[in-house]
Amino acid sequence: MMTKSFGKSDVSELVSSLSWLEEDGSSQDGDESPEIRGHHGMTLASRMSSCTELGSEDMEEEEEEDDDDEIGADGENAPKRRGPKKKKMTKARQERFRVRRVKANARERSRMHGLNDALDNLRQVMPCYSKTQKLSKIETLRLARNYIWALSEVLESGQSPESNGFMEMLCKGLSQPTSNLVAGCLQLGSTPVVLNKLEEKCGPGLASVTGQTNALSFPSPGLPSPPYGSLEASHLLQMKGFKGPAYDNPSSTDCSSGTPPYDGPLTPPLSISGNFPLKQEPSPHDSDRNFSLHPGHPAHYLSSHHYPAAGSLTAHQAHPLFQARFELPLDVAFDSFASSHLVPPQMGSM
DNA sequence: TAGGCCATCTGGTCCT
DNA sequence: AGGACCAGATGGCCTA
Repeated sequence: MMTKSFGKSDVSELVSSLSWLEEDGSSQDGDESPEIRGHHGMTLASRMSSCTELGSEDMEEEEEEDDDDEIGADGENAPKRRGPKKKKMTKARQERFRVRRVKANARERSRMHGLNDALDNLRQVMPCYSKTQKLSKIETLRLARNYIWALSEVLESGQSPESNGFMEMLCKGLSQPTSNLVAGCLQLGSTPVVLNKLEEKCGPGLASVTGQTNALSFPSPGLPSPPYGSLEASHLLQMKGFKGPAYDNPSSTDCSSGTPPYDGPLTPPLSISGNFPLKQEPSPHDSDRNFSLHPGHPAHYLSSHHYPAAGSLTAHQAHPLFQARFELPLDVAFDSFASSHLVPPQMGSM
């Protein structure tokens, strides 16, 4: 069997393609001109826009102008207008515009629904998923980005998905409620024992080997959370007396707004070139679960199988997500990745 | 009540 | 001409 290493540069491309997520919260609004942004206030731009947004009235006006023009053109002393002659806005043409606009609206609506469906699919493969309390769009994207990054780290360095570092990566740049949510989810199903101490002694891999996890007492996901976005994972960990292993970022920005600034550059350790279109495949556990670490999600799988390091997975061991949900991408088949990039497990490593 | 999030409408641009 | 995509504007809903 051929083995290839799972190159860092590949995934860093992938994740860096999401680098806009690092930009500060204002980026979600997509502009930097506050004078035209005011929340619900009417601004110059919007007034101008609202002057022109009444399509049909506008068109009627235009039609009248055209009519005038025509009259003028017919007249003797009227100045001739240069340039291409405007098509006359006849009633029929006007109606065609209206119909086209209505159709365009419908298309746009369904396009956005498709986008939202895709986001929902994405939410379903995130470490925490709830039908009742959905992550916002921006948080979903950020978490997804972190998730890819964190899983890459698991594969590359054998970091335990139950380690503090894993969760820190997941929570990086997320709002506080989302961070709490993720932390809460990762906590579910774990055995809150003194593993923390064990891990301190024996290294981060131990938790996985023994099947135990760190006891992290974060607020339950459903509970009210403190002011939005002021903590990140490292802060949470510090609150509980944890040391952020490798991902502490002392200079992390205070996320005091709704969508916190994405602090610090992420330089993911791995890279996967290619796309991984997801099949819609709702987990059977979705319906009866509130928040949880999916039994089917990669982190859970990785943690229950303890991948010691990159290159020690077999295809048949690969997470179902990798095997079943990833279809053949544009240039890299993940199947072939799974079968050709991974080597048989080392006995005794699981 | 302010602000966050969202859905929808709309006009512009690019492409077929 | 028409469709896809995008970004701005707007208003509704919800929560702190």
